[in-house]
Amino acid sequence: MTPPRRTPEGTSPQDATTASSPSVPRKAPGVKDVAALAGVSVGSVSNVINRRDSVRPDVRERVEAAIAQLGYKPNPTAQALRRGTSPLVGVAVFDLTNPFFMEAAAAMERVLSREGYIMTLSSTHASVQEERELLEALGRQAVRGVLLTPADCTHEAATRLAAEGTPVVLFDAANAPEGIPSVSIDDRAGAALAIEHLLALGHRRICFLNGPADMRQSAQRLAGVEDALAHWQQLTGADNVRLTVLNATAYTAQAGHCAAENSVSQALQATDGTAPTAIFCANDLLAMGVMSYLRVSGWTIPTDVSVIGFDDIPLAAQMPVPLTTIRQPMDELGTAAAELLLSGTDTPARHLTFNPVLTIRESTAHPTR
Amino acid sequence: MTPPRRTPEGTSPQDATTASSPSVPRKAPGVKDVAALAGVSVGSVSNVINRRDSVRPDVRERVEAAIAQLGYKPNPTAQALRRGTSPLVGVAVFDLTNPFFMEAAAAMERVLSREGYIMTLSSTHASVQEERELLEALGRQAVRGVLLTPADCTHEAATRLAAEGTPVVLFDAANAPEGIPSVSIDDRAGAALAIEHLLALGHRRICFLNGPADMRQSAQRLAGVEDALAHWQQLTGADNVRLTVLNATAYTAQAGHCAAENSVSQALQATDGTAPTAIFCANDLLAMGVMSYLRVSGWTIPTDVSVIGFDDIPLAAQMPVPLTTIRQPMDELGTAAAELLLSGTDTPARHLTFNPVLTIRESTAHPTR
DNA sequence: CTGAAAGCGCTTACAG
DNA sequence: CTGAAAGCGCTTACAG
Repeated sequence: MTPPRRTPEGTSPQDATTASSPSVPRKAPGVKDVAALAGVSVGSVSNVINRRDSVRPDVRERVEAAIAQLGYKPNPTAQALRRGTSPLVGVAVFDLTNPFFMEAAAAMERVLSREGYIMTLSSTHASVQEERELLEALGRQAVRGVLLTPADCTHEAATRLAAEGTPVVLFDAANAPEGIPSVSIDDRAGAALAIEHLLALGHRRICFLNGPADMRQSAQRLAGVEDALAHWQQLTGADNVRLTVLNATAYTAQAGHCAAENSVSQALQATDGTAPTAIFCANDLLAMGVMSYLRVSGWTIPTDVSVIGFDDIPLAAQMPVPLTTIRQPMDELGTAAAELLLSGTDTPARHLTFNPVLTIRESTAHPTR
Repeated sequence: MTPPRRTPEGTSPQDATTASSPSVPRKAPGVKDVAALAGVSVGSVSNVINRRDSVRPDVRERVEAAIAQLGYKPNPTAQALRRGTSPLVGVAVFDLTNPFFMEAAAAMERVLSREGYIMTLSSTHASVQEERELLEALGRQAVRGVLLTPADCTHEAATRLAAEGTPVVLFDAANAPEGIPSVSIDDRAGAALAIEHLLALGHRRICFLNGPADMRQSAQRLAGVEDALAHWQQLTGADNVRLTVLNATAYTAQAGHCAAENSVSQALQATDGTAPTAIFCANDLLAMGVMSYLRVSGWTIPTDVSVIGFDDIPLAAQMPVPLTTIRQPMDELGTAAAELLLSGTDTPARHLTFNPVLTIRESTAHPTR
């Protein structure tokens, strides 16, 4: 053997000086260094790291001492290459800026980092194109798993990724394919809850400000709204509820503000007796934007008009008019998703559904008109 | 050569059947497959990928055709191991749940993904311990770089990481060490701006609800408050301004609400003529919590008391009482930080400082008491 | 310009 | 139980 430890090409100027010139970043110790120090082979070092029990106690002790002395940490990249899987878990949400996702992401990170994984958080901007690209990139990274809020209803890319062996769990996706585990709340039931609350308060002219029509969440919440209405009519035998459905362009406060300005306010000002007395917004952010516009336009909440949201983001309770809303347990959702992912693929795919709960605060009241 | 392509251990049941049983996940093609198809060596394949110009045009074409036909994508893990750097960029913030950080993170992701990097977003919970652990983990991942909101004022772990060769840029850190590039706004000037605004409106009894006293942001904003006061006294020659400084336990709406309940409201109710007529909150979230409590307690904003925040998160404009605040250009901050990171370490470390700007909305007015 | 070979740092059957 | 060796998929001097 010649001086073999360096790559032939990697001889930087500093390397020419004494092995450990103090200002030069010391090369991190590797298995070989540990093996040398402990007087064993690299295989044994690896064994104490990966299969502790299959190694004689005294060897283990020597190796562990060497590891401690050198401050040795395995190189995760090399482990990933060899094992075919890395300590990364990819999390892909629609929008990094939406508190709903971030609450869930924070919960996910809690369980992932507790188990030694690193969370890779990215946004798909609810685009199926970006989702596909991201999923492919994550697949190539050999991530330990992927937690995805799917934009693509066909679940094509996700299914492929799963078929290639990467555990995937769908988050906030109701119609998950059989083979892929999922965690979500019952959006439909949640929306029904909101309408029932409004109905119970006495509202008969209701505006539903939904999100973009092509999103699954929107479709389901609309279905829930219609469920509640149908049920009500069946119960009362009367066809006395008027529903106005509007769509915002995104699930953001800004979009809510715009929608309020452009369409909600017109509905509210109808003089033919159809003006809504309550607005159900498909998420809290939308509700905030709406309330903001309403206030500027001189409406008082809930006196002039009731507003109810969806999600119960932390800010909902902190609004000047604390928002009545449908609570999604974001924390539990995130935790469950992460745990499901790590719990392994051995069991058949499970689909967890959480129940939304009506949280009454001050933005809803009996109608005065 | 014997049948050499498989790892000796990796012979799963399916592999025993015909090479490409349809239900089995096809092994992704590698350089060797491309080389074989193109009739060249793997070295040449690698060359067309990494040093396009050093390869004869006709060879390049054949290789590119093979790559396209096979849908070949380089394995980033192997590249990372060999090159010593991965396509990952680590971003570490205090709190995934704070819109300020997430706005910036969204901007960072925009530039990073445009350049082909993957963002790894994690939270340090503003703990120096967690920060150190995270930085070490990222270092071991051989990430392309790290964008950090530092909790540790000594910048010890960050400095070490940088010394080991990982590019680091500090984000929202004013007192960055010489050697590490940083991006931040002038917190001190921003806080002064807020106080000047209040003073100009005629307020003479001001409450400053700061964040946790041990955070750098808090210290600087307090300094800015004092600057403005000193300057005012110098200008007017009068010592007629009364400042009350309070600390919230965190930079959250919740903490703001608690602070309002526990201390701010007491100050407000002082009957000895010291009751503040305006409150400067060290961030918008705090301001939201405060406003929420104030409203419940019967105060009207801005008539009874003015409130001004800091950050200008998107929701600030969407509050029922749109919040006057000091705007940080989160987008630009994030973009600049990411670009600084990728622009390379060749230039001397740069420290970019952005100017905060006073954004007047409706939560501040002349005092009425 | 191209091919063959070494090596990144690890893990894992396999033979002793 | 341990050591030596092969190999994960790529990149890069180096010799032709």
